[in-house]
Amino acid sequence: MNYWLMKSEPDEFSIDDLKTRPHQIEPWGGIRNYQVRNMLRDDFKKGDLAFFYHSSCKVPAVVGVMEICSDAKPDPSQFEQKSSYFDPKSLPDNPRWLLVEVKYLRHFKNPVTLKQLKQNQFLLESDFPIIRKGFRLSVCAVTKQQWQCIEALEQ
DNA sequence: GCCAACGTTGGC
DNA sequence: GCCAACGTTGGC
Repeated sequence: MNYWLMKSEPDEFSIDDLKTRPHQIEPWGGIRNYQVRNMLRDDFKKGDLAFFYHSSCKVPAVVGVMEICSDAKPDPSQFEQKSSYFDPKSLPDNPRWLLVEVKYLRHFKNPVTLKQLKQNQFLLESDFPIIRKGFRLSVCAVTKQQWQCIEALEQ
């Protein structure tokens, strides 16, 4: 069982949007980075847990928890010419980009802000990815200890 | 809106 | 395979 953090811009898709989807499930599409694609393909497992992180907004923060509820599968938007995620070099019999479905579990009682994360000694010492200078991937792995640390900050 | 830090592209 | 130019991300 693995733990993850997944970023989304709340103006595009927020945790409230996820909560109000039918069955509270949504395909997490639009990933166009090979490192992240490989994580989805090789390391994501049904039943994993992920933090929902709001990025590029007034208060960047971990805002809740979701569950990975599908295996990695082709992201249909790569084949849709009208989509901004269209990739003309990706062929249907050899899809380049993947997605997983995520299911809403809960909101944090209090969002854990990026500022809080940066001030936490354990997260600094354990090299938590999103507080590392220059880290730009929209998905990162979270260790069990880091997961528990962040859940404790929620209180 | 700025800009640092990448990642990607394509000519050579 | 190198690298300049360009695009993107995301905090500030």
